[in-house]
Amino acid sequence: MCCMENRNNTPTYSFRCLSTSECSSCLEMDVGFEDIDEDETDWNSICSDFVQPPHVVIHGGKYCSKVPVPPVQRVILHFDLDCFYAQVEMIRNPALRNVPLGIQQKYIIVTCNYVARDLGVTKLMLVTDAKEKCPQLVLVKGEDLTHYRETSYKVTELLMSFCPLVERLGFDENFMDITEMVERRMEQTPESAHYPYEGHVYNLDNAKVMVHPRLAVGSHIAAELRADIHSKLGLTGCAGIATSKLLAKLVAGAFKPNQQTTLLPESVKDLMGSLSGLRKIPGVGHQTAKRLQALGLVGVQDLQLFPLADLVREFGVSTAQRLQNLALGIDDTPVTPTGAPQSLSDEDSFKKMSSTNEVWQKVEDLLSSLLDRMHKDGRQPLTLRLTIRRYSATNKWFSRESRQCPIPNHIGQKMTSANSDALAQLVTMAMKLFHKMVDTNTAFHLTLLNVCFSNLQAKCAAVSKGSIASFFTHRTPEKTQASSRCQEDLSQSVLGNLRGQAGSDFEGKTEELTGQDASHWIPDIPSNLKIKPYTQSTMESPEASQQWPTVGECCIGGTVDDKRTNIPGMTDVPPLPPNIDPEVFRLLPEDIQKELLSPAYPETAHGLHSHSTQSVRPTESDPADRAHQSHHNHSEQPASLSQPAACKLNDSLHSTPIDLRETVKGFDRQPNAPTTNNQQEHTVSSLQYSLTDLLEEGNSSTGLVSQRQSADCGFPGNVDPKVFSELPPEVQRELLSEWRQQIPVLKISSSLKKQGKSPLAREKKAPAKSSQANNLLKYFKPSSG
DNA sequence: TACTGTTTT
DNA sequence: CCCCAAAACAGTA
Repeated sequence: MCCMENRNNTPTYSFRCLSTSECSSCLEMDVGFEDIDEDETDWNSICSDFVQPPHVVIHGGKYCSKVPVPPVQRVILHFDLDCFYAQVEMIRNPALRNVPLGIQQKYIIVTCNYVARDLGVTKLMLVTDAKEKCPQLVLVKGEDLTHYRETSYKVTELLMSFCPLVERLGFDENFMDITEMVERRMEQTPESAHYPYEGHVYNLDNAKVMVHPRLAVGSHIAAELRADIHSKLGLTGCAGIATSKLLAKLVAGAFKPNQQTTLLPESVKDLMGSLSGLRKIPGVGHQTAKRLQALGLVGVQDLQLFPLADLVREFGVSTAQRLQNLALGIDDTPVTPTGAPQSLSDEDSFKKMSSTNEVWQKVEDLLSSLLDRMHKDGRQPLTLRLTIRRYSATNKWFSRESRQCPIPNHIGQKMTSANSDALAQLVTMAMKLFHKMVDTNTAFHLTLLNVCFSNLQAKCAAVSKGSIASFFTHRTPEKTQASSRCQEDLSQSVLGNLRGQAGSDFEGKTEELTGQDASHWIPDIPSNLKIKPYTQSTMESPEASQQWPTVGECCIGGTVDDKRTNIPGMTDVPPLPPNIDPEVFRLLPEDIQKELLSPAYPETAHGLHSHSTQSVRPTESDPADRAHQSHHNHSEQPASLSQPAACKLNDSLHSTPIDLRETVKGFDRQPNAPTTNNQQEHTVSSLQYSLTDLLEEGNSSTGLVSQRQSADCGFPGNVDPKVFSELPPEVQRELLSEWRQQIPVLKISSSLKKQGKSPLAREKKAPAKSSQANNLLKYFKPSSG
């Protein structure tokens, strides 16, 4: 059923078939394409797996790989802010806009504005060189990342207010899966399907003007988002619209600055071919490029056509396949919501540090500032890590070394509470780590110190005694007094702490009013809204939640027939996370109960949110494309899984995360969209699954995540969009911020699922479990000694 | 499993 | 290769 006999007996080209596992016989098969007219060929007659034209042909000497162009199944955006640090500085000081501006860190220009670029300044240029090239260059020190970090998160937040599927890549880039946004818009405004593309279309000349309504709509959404970022934050940037992260990122840079480009599937080959070298492929860094070069590979095409077996010899199966897929423009990795940072670190580099005293001082400085940030974050780090970089005459091998240790609970407690001697104790710990690495009896020469808090845990109830209530009442005073430190609060808001972020600090201070309004509103609203899991169905049509109750809500509600609705009274029967014994829960004081259910506890939210990702859209606006969304459902699966799965979760309130994960997987497999058995499905399947997946474990459900995740854009299902829209903008934002808080957990669950392919991956879940258990322990033993 | 190092952006 | 922060891996004992 896969590759058919070769009808043309002119085996001149090599045909690389990325197909399903049954297709092992034709992984490298010679097919004569010589006399075939690219445009006229009926590919069906050659290989039934490669049905729908158009196809992309990758030529390389006498070899030619023919890869089918899949229909658009996801719409992915990539946002890349223009010379980010420079923009931030220009906003802070508009006078800088008209001069060549460079942002300096140590002796390096890390970035510069476009005025400077026109004068020959480039990124990562030595200050001396830059000054020489451009004497008028104005320099601003950029070693303090506070403003950049804050602004960066504002952008992410803004994007997230449209759709939670936002993944950060560094400070100035964001991916976004807007598939559902596109779907919704096309349903609500069918005429949008006929809109032309907004902004540039990559290689429009060569493209056989295929119309891809989803991408076109995506390009409009991208334009709106960029406009919003500009009007609300004053920032400009580029956007790429494509069907994967890889392609979106690559195409985003086609027109700079402050423009956007859409990539049509037909042009993937052109885009990949346009890359000047392997280094240009995201994911191929310096080291990888060097190893590839050692194999004689320098151009993208080299990698595309390199025998996989040889590549495997160098990189191992999984990396080899991934690299080659990247070169081919294939990338099925999902947009994984980033959420709050998993670690906070601070570092400083210097020419030379060789005395213990200096080290002690520097460590204290770093820890002090870190402690500050940690305090605003609100979570509590469980481990401390110290990293050094030693100078080496034989240079080059700059590699860093690090030691880490657990942070005793009693110290950790002090950290979040007001100041104390936590700093001193942490410095002591850090110095202990230091001595594990450096023998201070001998001369040493360090060039960098880094301190890092990781293993961040949500604070336990004891700290915010008033819990939710005080949480909200506290924020008003903080906010009003915050005009000076408002900016520093951003990381906080990223955590969903609902603080000091709403309006941009750049412009107006119209916040006082709205801020006060918000303080009145918020205490009432969230208790109704926050508790319940959300699905996107309600957002699209309120009735839908009745019509299509998701498996997730049944489970969380505790009762299967709990048709969660918008009934306000339902708050009285809040859904319990699966790891909490309802009996015990009932015995808790009410405020503790509330707290447990609040998004302030990611662990708790986990249960809520991970289910929401399972929400499913029953409608199929475009059967052709939809088929691909469901193609993964082919994996082994009980006929009617939904009910057993729901029961399983319900029954196992003490279930381990593994149980949860498995159950969730089951949800994923629920056949929401009819499983069509056509060949197109196989085609896409061949692209979605890497060869590795197929060989290593034919039936893995890898890939489900990416599809399902994208199925969850929108508001909590219990939120009436109308009501929501009538709330003050600030409140809207805060609520969104709050909902978003559940995302980090979503990330965990998704990454776990993603790793489901590797047996080792399961282990990774264990920590989640234990930490979860720990957290809960705190609730039951508030003192926690 | 926890820790350490590597690679990338 | 230098800058900083953060994540994701890979390897290891």
